[in-house]
Amino acid sequence: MARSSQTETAVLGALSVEPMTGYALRESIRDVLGHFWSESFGQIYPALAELERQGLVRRRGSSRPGSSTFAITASGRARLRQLLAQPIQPVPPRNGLMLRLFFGRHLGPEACRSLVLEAKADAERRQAQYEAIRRELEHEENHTEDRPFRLLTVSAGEHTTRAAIAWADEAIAALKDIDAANDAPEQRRRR
Amino acid sequence: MARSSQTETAVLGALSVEPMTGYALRESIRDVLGHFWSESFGQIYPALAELERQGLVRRRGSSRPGSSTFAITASGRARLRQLLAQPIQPVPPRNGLMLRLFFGRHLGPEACRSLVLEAKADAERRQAQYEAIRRELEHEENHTEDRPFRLLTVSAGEHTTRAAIAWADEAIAALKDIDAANDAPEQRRRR
DNA sequence: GGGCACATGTAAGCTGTTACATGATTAA
DNA sequence: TTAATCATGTAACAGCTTACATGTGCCC
Repeated sequence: MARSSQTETAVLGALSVEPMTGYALRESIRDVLGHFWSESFGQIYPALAELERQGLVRRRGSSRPGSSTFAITASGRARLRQLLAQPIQPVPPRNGLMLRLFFGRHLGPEACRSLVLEAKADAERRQAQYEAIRRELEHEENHTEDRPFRLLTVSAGEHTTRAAIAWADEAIAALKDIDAANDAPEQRRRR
Repeated sequence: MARSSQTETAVLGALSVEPMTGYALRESIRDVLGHFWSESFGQIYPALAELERQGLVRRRGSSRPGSSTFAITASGRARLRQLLAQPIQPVPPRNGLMLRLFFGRHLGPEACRSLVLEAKADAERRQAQYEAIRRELEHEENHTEDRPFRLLTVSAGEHTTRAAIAWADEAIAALKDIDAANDAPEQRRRR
């Protein structure tokens, strides 16, 4: 039951929107869920096969490549609801940027600054993407039932990136102070 | 070189502050780095053994349990600097909350609301922890060289949790609207 | 007819977690 | 003397990534 079928959840969820091929599925997971979820493609086809075996999805059309799509079945929808209702599995944090900053003394303020600037640029890029998704969602006619829920996730992304940008600015200022504190004695000596 | 020695980074980093036993090391990683980094304990001892073999850490005292501590060596420090300078390995996102909200239509606004409330409570708990760490850091006399860098990571945590709380409030309001939109037609019919 | 995007899979291998095994020391 | 905590490991396994293998259909 708790068989970590997180891949199943993502696959069933994507198919709950519309039937598609395995190939389209992996693109959908990459492009649509990509901001907060990822599946390695080596998992998708096996998961799909297992779901088919359990009758949770059905292959439409011949099994010849290029002509078959996978559709979720009624029991698949039931299973999806069941999976979504299960407790969230916490992901152990692994924030490489924070690890480097925490031991930043060994790295030096300059290198830390670069890392923070990179992170800021990253956040700004994502911010632009969220805005684009929001615009798209707000003008789209399809999936109006899903829209408000999707907007929740976009909004979460926007809040997160805004916070990242604000933090980055603060961090850059702080790193300048560290630099100044290090330089000050030397400069005094030099003059 | 790129051998995913992220565990080594964390271990060397922790030992760069002060020598300690493997047991203390794992507690330190859990309690101090825990907010943004995690290591499974099954990795720490093998990593420690490998680092010892490479001369990057040295075992002080007898090898009898309870009396030996591990200390970082000069070449260990050099290795740490090298590891910290390596490019950050991006973690594939796996945000269970967002996955559930994205497909929230199948879950219903009520269940989504619970999830968001849980997330908010979580963020508030972490917020309190960050405040405590900040106070501790600002009053501590030790590790003054590390302090400004550690404060950067605390600040990142604070920004992130503040954003999470703000988003949660917004999301709860949005979910109320969804509920209202669903109820309205029924209520009209009933009256 | 050559290249590209579509399409479906498999297998090796690495990473990381969990559970287990063992024993010393200390506090109640 | 029993339980808890400190301390050090190992081994099995689950999960995931990567690279590979294979083939189709379409467009230039």
